[in-house]
Amino acid sequence: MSSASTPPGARAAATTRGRPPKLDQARTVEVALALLDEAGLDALTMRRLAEAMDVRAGALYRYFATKHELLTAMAEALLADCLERPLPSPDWSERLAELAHRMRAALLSRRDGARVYAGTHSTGRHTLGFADTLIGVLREADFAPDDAARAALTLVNFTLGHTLEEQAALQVAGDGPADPERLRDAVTAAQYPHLAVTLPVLTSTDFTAHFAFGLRLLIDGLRAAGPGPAAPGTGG
Amino acid sequence: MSSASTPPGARAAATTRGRPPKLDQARTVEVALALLDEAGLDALTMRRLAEAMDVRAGALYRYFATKHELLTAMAEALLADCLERPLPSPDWSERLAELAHRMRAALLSRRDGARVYAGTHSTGRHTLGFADTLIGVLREADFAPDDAARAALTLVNFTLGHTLEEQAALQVAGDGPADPERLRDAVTAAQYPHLAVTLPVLTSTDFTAHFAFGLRLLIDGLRAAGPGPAAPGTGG
DNA sequence: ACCTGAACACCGTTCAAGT
DNA sequence: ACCTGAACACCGTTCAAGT
Repeated sequence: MSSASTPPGARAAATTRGRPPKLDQARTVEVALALLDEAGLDALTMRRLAEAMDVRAGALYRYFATKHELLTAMAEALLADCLERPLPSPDWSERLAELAHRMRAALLSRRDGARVYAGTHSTGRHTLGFADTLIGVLREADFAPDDAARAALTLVNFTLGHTLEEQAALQVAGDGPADPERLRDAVTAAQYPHLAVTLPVLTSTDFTAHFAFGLRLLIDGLRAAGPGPAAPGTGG
Repeated sequence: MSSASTPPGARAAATTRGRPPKLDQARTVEVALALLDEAGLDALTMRRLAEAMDVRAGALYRYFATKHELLTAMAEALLADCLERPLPSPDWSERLAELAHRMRAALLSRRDGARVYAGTHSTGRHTLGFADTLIGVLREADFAPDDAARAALTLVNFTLGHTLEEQAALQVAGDGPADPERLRDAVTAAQYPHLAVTLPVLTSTDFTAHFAFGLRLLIDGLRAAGPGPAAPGTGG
């Protein structure tokens, strides 16, 4: 049940004396994720979270030493469902794609999920289990350990970068002109011939297609490299 | 000289009467980037920046409507040098790799540069010029417009995701145990066979090699797809 | 036109004191 | 053991008033 690193006040009372605590780590993370969904990361403050849990802000610090530690536990919780179902296909490239899609879905499942994840470095079981599975798929496909690890990092970094942009584009819309509109204006104002031609794709909101394209590129590149001994350096 | 969108107070005084302003957009961005390098993004506050410019915080709001607008101008400035030198090779894959390396170098050039860039969406000339050039390289290699645009997005998102992680790993080191150490402990404590085997690569600080690997994957994937009409959907 | 002074409505975090 | 109350040292942003 425990999240990221060893929780400071998580050891249960030796004897269950006194009234039960109003707070605990798991419930705090749950409420924090709900508040994240409602209000967004910028509005997720320790005070607002405390209010949502009917407690004063200071009380949260018995369970999380810093706000960053809470965010790390939230990031860890985001990946909770990634390995629930078994991977459907025996083909390594389909397994890889499936894992990447699940990670994207996990980050998308909450507002600003990608930003939360990008800002933290959990070493919890969901995060490490996901990475282990990813590398395992590649190793079982006979990729050399170094290549498997680097390919996994690439996949995760691409997924993170993509989802960060996807979620950033998804919202806004409240105040100023939305992103695509500003891009359209800027492109027509100055001379960007290639942006002008590709504007429909660049402003498309079919992020699933964008993601699938990039993912295919990576997997095709991996297929081209092919399983076997470690790839040579950048030399030749 | 102007950055991102139309600057509010940027129109020069009709007649140069009165003492010259202590502030202007360009110099503010310069000082902000210097402060970023010294103190990091979390310590880059409007008050601290104002202090560095010998002015009260409120004065900054004549040049930037919000802190986010200042950060956008900073992100735009980060990419300033990406297109200064001409691309050395006529080969499209080498041109692409060169551009990606330049973007990474630009983000790395300042502390938390990737975080600044990830948090904003500039439509300034450096950002758009870079994207236009990227897509141009692919179009000139006879990739279909849609593929060229999507490949460019993939390249940028991977570079952003990678550099975000690289810069996050680079620092810390001040307070708690560094990232690699926590990872090592977590991996040995629980059962992550594939992480255990690849720990040396995963904790390696040769981020240039990691980046080159991912970049090669993308470019090889692009070569496999090959120039020509737009690639088919995810169908088969 | 450009900046100051001062305020408004917040933050994350700490810690004695209560129960 | 767990939480409150109250404070500390800050934030971004606004705006009348000065020059």
